Amino acid sequence: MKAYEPQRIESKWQEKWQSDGLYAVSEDDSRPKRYILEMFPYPSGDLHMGYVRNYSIGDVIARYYSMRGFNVLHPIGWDAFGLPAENAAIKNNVHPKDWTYENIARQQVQMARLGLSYDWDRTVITCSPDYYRWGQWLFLKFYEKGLVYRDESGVNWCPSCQTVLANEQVLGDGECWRCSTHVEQRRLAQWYFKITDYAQELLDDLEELDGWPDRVKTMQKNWIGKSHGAEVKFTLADTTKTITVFTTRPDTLFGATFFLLAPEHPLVDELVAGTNYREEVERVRQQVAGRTMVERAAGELEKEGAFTGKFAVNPVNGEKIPIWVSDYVLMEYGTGAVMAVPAHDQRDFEFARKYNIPIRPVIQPEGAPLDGAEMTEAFTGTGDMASSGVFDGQNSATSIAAVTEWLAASGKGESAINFRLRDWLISRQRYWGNPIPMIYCDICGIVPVPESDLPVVLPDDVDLNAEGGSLANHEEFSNVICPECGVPATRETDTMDTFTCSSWYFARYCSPSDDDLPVNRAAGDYWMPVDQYIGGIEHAILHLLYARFFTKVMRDLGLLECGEPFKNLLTQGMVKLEGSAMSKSRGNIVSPDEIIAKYGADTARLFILFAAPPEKDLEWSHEGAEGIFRFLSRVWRLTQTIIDSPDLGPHGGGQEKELTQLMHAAIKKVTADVERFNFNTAISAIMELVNAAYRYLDNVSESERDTTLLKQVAEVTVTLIAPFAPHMAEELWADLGHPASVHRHSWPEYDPKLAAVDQVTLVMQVNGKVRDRISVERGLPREAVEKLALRTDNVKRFLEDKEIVKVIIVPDKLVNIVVR
RNA sequence: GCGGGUGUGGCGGAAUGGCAGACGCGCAUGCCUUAGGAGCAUGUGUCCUAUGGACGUGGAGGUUCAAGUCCUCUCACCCGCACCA
Repeated sequence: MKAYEPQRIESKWQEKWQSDGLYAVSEDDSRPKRYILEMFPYPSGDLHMGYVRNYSIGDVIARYYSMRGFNVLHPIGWDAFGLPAENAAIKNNVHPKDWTYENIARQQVQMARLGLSYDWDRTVITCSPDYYRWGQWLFLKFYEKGLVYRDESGVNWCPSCQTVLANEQVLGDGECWRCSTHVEQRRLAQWYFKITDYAQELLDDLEELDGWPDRVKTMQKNWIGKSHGAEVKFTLADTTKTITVFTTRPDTLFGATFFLLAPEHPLVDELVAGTNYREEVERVRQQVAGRTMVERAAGELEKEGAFTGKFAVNPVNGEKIPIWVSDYVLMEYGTGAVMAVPAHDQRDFEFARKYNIPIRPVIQPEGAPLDGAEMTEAFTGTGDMASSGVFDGQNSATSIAAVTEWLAASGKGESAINFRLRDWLISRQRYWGNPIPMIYCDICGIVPVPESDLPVVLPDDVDLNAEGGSLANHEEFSNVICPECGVPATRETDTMDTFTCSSWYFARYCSPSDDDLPVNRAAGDYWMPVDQYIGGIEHAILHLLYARFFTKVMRDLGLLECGEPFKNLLTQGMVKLEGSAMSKSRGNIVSPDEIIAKYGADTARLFILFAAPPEKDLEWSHEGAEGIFRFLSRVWRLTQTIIDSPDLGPHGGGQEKELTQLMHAAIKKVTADVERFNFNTAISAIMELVNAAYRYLDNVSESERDTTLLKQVAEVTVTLIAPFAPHMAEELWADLGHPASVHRHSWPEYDPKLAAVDQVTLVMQVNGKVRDRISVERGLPREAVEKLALRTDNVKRFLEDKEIVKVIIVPDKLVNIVVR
């Protein structure tokens, strides 16, 4: 018998697929399309098991839909700009470009070795000028649309990465998403994308993403953070100046006993200038500025505040309330000013207690009324309004709307909405990125690089360690002539956040070498949106939110029809070893190369798909991989045995009938499981079919075998396993006498009649407890079933001296006799 | 604090409200073999007075003829956000 030699057959088929162009696709209106996409890798070294999992999942889906007759686009590329390349380059004294392209070459070889069905003609590499040129072009279009602006404000600065970060890139504990260094605050002039213009749409359209996990949608929803409320205009006492606040609780307006400004609020200096209060306010400001994000995140911070000596006038009752400065008011949210209602807001409550400010309840719960002097915490529940003038007695169910209407009618405020989402800071003070195509001219100001001058090419000959930045020190790059007035000017030397590169690459795959536009309209409209996107949960907010934003802007620019890039999203779990994520520093790495060398790619793929459902974390097991290799060897031997047997034709009988039934049932189960991405159970169904075939060989002597059926079983097994173990399937398919690729063959169909069993096991229960099981013909009528049950010995024993109350019959499944 | 998720044998994991533990790993016994890190067969939740029975899906209640699955409460762990007015 021909031996199973995975390494030999795998490289053979990989070469053949490539030379036959098996996975090259083009637009074809005669077939339905499927765009299957895995998040592209960062070329930071060898592919690790996490990538193998990601790509194995995508490959099964792509190959399955291809066998189902779909026109499948399944591309890959590299997210090639970014800090790791630059850091590695500095460390190893090589150029980031060389380092990047070497890694890409290595990863490409590894991908080929895994037998992934990519259309290699569509490869996109983001650090290539053909690609980043269109990133710059999009930047200019965004700018024309008013979606790009430059602003000086407080930004997150990572001292280790020596660059600013977007809000999304600062983790919950105030650490840099990339290097975990504590992020500092700085004031810098930076470029922003106005993602907040799309906040509402980004929120609303989550509703239509039925194919996304709720978890991811919830995370995005919370990140966008929409709040309904009102803006209320307070006046600065003894002036005509107004200060607007945002509140979600206008119904508590009458309970405002003080007023707060953020320490950075521009009005603060003006209020305390030349007064005795200035010193104390400054002290609080200093103290607050010294706090790190970590301290702020650590939870209960003692609230610090200082009185400004000035008062604000509450528009609803003309009351003068003191204006304080405190760190718990954020300049970035709302208006940076807050009306404080200590009776009904826990933070205000704590502050008021600390600084002895009166607490006045204006919402009274049913039963015991609140007394401000005795309250121990804020009351945030519902009740009737009190001490609130004309609103007294109004129930809180209607009071918010009533007060808001009244504010609007009297010109003292209006209903308002606030988002937590901030604009996207895209400037990075690093070399290895896409240059921002802007020029600073002393005469004309900020001038965009003319489209005809694109791309702004990132120069190769830079000093990576240059003080103040590699590009800023590159005179040829930074010194330019103003395209408008012709005088010497300076180029922007910051580069764009790498997330800009990954925000539209999926569109580029549709027409990867288009010279006129980022994406050819017809190709984009044919392939987009991505039907199935697969990647790690860590991108739930960052990449997936940015990509949605870009897609919407591209749609509004007329570049694409669709407004959502990813119709369905699968977030795969991590690959772990000994309970923790594989990492070099922990030393618990299983290298894909090692596994491929030992068992072949088919085993690596199959194991990773079998060991856990795709969304769950997966524990790597050497024994488990070994077991999968054994299973593949069993498939191999089974098929070769069948191939080697003399042809005896059909041979009907009970065993044949059973094997036929199991074969059709297996097709049914594998199909359903692949459709819903239950690859682990799909594989176990194939195992069951293989086990059944072996059982048949065991039970039936060689001369009695139905070789027609056996060949059919072998072919079905091979086609079912083809998406999972493509090389073995291809080799066995050829051995079974088929000249064309199994991946071009159609997915097997099952006959529902044949998939159903004739004999079913009826479970006999008494009071819900199983007492016996008997095998009967399918479709036995109720009366017969009941009679049968009552006659069964094991059932009878439990009926003695009992009264039968009721008999429940689930056809072909069970009988439950209820007795008393 | 808010939001989301998970909890089933020694392990990974299966179960449209209808036989809990499919499939695989591991382990045990046996067969075959010069040999086995090969192959094959059988067994493998716990307990008991064992051809039978009781118990069993983090815990406590409930609904139901029937609950891993539905409801209420609760515990543990994981993830996201977090002084967002």
